Parts: sequence; C-alpha cells; structure tokens
Amino acid sequence: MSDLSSSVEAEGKSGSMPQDDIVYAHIFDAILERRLPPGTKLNEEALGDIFSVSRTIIRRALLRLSHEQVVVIRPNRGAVVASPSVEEAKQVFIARHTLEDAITKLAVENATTKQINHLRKLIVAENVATKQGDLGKAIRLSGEFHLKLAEMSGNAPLFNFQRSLVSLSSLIIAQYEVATSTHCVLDEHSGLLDAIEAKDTEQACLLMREHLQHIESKLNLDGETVSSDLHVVFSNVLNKKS
Amino acid sequence: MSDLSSSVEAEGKSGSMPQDDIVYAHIFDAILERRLPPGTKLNEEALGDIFSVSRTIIRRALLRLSHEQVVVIRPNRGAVVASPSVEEAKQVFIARHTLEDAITKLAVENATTKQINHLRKLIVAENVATKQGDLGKAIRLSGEFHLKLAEMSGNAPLFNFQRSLVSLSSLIIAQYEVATSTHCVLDEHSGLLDAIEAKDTEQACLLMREHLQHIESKLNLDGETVSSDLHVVFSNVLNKKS
DNA sequence: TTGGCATTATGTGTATACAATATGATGGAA
DNA sequence: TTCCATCATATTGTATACACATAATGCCAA
Repeated sequence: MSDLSSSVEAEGKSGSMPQDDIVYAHIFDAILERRLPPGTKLNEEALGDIFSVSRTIIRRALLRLSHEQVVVIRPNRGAVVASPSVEEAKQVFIARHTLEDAITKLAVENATTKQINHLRKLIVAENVATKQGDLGKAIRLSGEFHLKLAEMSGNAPLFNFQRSLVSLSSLIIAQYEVATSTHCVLDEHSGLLDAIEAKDTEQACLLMREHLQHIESKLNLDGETVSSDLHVVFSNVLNKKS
Repeated sequence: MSDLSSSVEAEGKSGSMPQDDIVYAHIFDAILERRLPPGTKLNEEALGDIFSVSRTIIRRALLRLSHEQVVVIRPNRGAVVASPSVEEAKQVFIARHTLEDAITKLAVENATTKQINHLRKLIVAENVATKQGDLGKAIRLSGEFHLKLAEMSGNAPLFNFQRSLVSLSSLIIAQYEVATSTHCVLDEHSGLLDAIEAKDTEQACLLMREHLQHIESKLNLDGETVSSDLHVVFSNVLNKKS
C-alpha cells in the first residue's frame, strides 16, 4: 500500500472534508504511479465499494481531479484517466517551462534550510525507488520534488498550478516516454538543489531548463505516433495484403 | 440581467453539464461584477431556489469555484466569496506577472486577425461600460480581455490558470482599490493589442508589465491596513488608555 | 445586567432512491 | 453474413431524506 506522503500532506487551501481528501489522494497517487494508466475508466460505484463511501464522495473526488485535468469527465459516460494528446503534452511542457522558471527564482529567495533538507530526503527516496525498480513510485517522487519546490516558492497560486502540471506531466511521461535509464534525472535534481541552496539564481534556472529539456527529450512527441494511430501501427499488414 | 458572454462561451475542457455551467457562470460573473462582494455567504438552499435546481447542482458549482480559489468552503460552515489577504494579493500579482509575460509572448506568435478583432470589441464594450458608470461590468470585461488574451496564446493550461488569477484579481481590486479614475487602463489595453498585432514581442511584454504595475499601484497593498487588523485600527484607542 | 449553559433552529455532509442516458445483446430482415 | 432496430442492462445525473455540526436563542443563576 502506498504511503500517500505526497498528496495528503500537501493539502492546504480549500477546506474540504477529510474523506474526500483520502479518496482524492489515493486515486491521484494511483494515477501518478501508473497503477491507473491513461484511459482507465473510473467507475463510481466500484470506487465507492473500494473506499466504502457513497458515490457522492467519489464524484467530488473525480470532479476535483477533472479540474486539475488529470481526469476527464465525459457527460453521461463517466470519468477516465486523462490521456493527453501530443499537442496537449507540448502545451503542458511549455507551461511548465514558464512556471518552473518563476518557481526556481522564488525558491532561491525563500528556501529555508529545513525545506532543503526535506528535498534531499525526497531525492534519496526517489533514488531508492529507482534502484528497487519501482518506476511508478520513482515517477511520483520525482513529481513531488517539483511540487515541493513550488511550495518553497511561497506562492500559493503557483503551487496550485504546479500541482496540476506535475500530475499531467506524469501522465504524459507514462504515455510517451521511450524505454531508457532514468538515472541522470536524479543527479539533476541534486545539482539543482545545490544551486538553490547556494542562492545561485542563474545557475539554478539554467539547470532547471536543462532538466526539463532532458525529460522532454526522452518523450516521443515530435516523432511518429506510438500506438494511437492504428493505421500506422498495422501498415505492414496492409502492405502484405496488397 | 448579465449577458454571460464571458464564462459561458469560454467553457472548454472538462466535460461538465450545461446546468452546472449556467449556475457556475452566473455566480462567477456576479462575483466578478461585485454584486457578490468578498465575504458574502453563499447559502446552498437559497441559491438552489434562485436557479430552480437542487443543492447537488449548487454544490458542484461552489466546489468548482473553490478550486479556482474564488470561493472558500469552510467545513460545516458553508461557502463564502473569497476575501484575499494582502499577502495573498501580492502572491496573485507575482503569479500574474509570470503568466501574463508568457501569455503575451505566445499571443504575439499565435494571434489570429479574428481574435484580435474580437478583443477590440471587448475594449469598446469595456469603454462603454466605464462611461456608463457600470464599474462592475467594466471590471468583468477588463478581466475578460486578459482571459481572451490567454485563449489567444493557444495554451490550455496557461488559460485555465489565467482564469483563476483573473477572477482573484477582480476580488482583490474590489477589496483594495482606492477611488480613482480607471480611464488610463483602457488605453493600455488598446496599445497592448496594437503591439501584439504588430508582432512586436518586446513592446507587448513591456506594455503588459507596465499595465500590471499600474493596476497594482492603484491598490492599497503596501500601505496601512484598511479594516482587517483591528489592533492597528484601534491603536489610537490603546494609546489613549496607556 | 451579565455570563454560562441548555435548547432550538438553521444549514451543511452523506447516503440513497429514482430518472435519464449510454452501452451491449438479441433477433430478425435483407 | 451483415446491417439495423429493439430491448435489456449498467452507469451516470439529479433530487431528496436524513444525519450531523454549527450558530442562534432563551433561560437561569450570579
């Protein structure tokens, strides 16, 4: 069972009920860890049985997730885990570049020693998860790193937006990342944190830009479609027949 | 009765029900036009009577508004129109500077003639509203201008975030703006749009920065508290006693 | 009066019943 | 077989009933 460390404790602003938050956090983490892959149907009654609550609660959680664009609610046809298109994925990363740059600058100004130490622990945990082969957990912890960075910025609106962007990024990575070693990302987080601790804004922003570009470079966004376009996938079959 | 032009048509992503949207849009506009000032209690049953729907629908609308931080839901105590603190207000404007800069750059790249013409109409409408003394409508239309700009950027995540920031800004202006003439703002919108149409990124970003600074300069954020901190308000009384 | 406590009333939180809609199956006709 | 219509089933959308928490009222005692 997951430890929920991320979503639950990061709970801040809008006064919602604990029950909601628990359901929300569980679904959220499951999506980020890819136990619920993009496109998965989210049946309200089934979820209600699982969490022993009524559909009312489930619907609230799904509504919140849909506001964060992590879940898509199709009228009369239920909710599914979002599966961002290539175009949407590109937009998300453009937005992230903007946000992360601002967040990094603010984080350099406002970071406390305590927060930095917490982030160091996160990096270690992510490292462990990766070595243990728990890729889902590694992705979630990586997202948490960026979310905590936003928290360090001390800017609530930016933090809220970052939450949405980070979750979407996780979905995008789940959909579009080509098989590769993810070790380098760990070092990047570490170096980035060093720059922030040293209050070197220039360096921190530079490293952040590079970091995001590395993540993007591992995605198959510009190239050919992977599995969405059936015509491309089965083009060889058609060739045989002709 | 308000024309709802803004929120209703700007409805895009998450598939929600038309009924929801109507209620949401009405409340949203009422808040932006300050017919529902910050702090106003939003009674679920009363709203249900007004819109002839059950509390279920009202609650969904309020939940959405609370996700956008425009409404605050206090557990067991109902929803009220948000009344941002000075600190929160400052954060909102920091976030806006970041977002608007990115949006402006993208808008210069992607703006179509049709969209620019639409914005010109908005400016005219805002002008008319101001001259007619309908300050509430003027504020809402001004917000719509910035929201449409975000739409022009072609970036959905930035657009969604901008929606939240613009509504919060309206609340902040409602709370903190000192009495003054707002005419200059109109010309600023116009000039900004000219720069975007001319594809002059540098100029457009410069004008946007100045525009935001002008708005901020009209707010009473740095100075003394108006009514929130009772200790400050009644400090003279305490002095008398001592 | 004034302060504290019990009671009442109002309004929110959750579950559930019912209605509306989409999905999948069945069967017949071309 | 293939296509279409019809029906059966499952799932979502909405309203409502009840449980519960908070706020308001009134009472009594000091």
